[in-house]
Amino acid sequence: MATDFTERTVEYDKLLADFKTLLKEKALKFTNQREKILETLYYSQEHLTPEALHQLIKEKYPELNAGIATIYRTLSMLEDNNIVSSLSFGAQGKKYELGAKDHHDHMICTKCGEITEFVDEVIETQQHKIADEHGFKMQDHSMQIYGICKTCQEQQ
Amino acid sequence: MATDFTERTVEYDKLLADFKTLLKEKALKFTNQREKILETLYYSQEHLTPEALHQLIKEKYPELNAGIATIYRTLSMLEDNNIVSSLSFGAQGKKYELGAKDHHDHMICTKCGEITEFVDEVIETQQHKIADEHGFKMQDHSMQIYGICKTCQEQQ
DNA sequence: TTAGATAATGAGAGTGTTTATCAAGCCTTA
DNA sequence: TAAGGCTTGATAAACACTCTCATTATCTAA
Ligand SMILES: [Mn+2]
Ligand SMILES: [Mn+2]
Ligand SMILES: [Zn+2]
Ligand SMILES: [Zn+2]
Repeated sequence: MATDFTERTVEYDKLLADFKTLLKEKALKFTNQREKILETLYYSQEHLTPEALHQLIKEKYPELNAGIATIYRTLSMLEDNNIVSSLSFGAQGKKYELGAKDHHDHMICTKCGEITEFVDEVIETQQHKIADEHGFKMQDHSMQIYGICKTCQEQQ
Repeated sequence: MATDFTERTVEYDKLLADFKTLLKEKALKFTNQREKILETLYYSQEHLTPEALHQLIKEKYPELNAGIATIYRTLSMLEDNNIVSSLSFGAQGKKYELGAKDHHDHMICTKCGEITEFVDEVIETQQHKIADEHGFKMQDHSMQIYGICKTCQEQQ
């Protein structure tokens, strides 16, 4: 039976292979910077701001000397190709995450900032219904629930 | 029977009176700038960026010479006191609207930027249910549906 | 393997938005 | 009316990106 680490590696290898294929299809180049950005997004498994992602990469690969502009450029490119998705929370700035996983919405703790992901079929269905009723051609949606997480409630 | 204008005026007078009471309670001062900001938010009945609100006020009350910093400060204060609420769309900044009206969510046309408001009981109920299931104490939520509005579909 | 074409990069300037600072002015209350 | 302290506008500064451009890296075809 495979360990978590092995599974992750296999999954990442597939992600990377697909990424290379995509780049080739679009006549884009496979660079060290692009590889490390994808890898860091994958292994951090978090919702990262471009700035946070830049920090992580500078720490792990200082010799890469990656510039912040490249982080922004690559995140935009990845988003255009549906490899990552971005969230804009109440405060300023966007956070990015690998979109390889299925669509989901977010619950955000206003005390500790913890983000919980969830999917709810009732809501997904209802959203389409609402759009239809308004003659609106739905492309996407975004839903956030704000509140206090279990841990923070217990601490108070 | 009262006209729309009369009704609006009465409603606005109540809003203003409540605002004055709030300021007094918090030992804050009732200034010309604060009055005009509230008034403009009320009568414009739109989702305004701080910049757009500033423009409207400069046009209608040039002698007030209101500074953009005051617009930002006042909007924050109004939001802290639940008099206005803000929406943050993916791309450009935040937009503010009077929160005096009942809670609602938004449908945004990605072509023309038109914002349609809606309320859906199924979704409202389901959100509470989801929060409960995660032991999460829900305080607020925000939901946006992105797509193409009826008008923009017909034009294409 | 090499070399040429060209995509990608980092540095840093530039942009638009929001916040902080501070001296001067305005509100409130006594 | 006078004092005090909250507010204000101007402006600098912080922030979150985006653009420009010279240099570098990658790809590919010979
Ligand atoms: Mn997520
Ligand atoms: Mn609204
Ligand atoms: Zn929490
Ligand atoms: Zn439209």
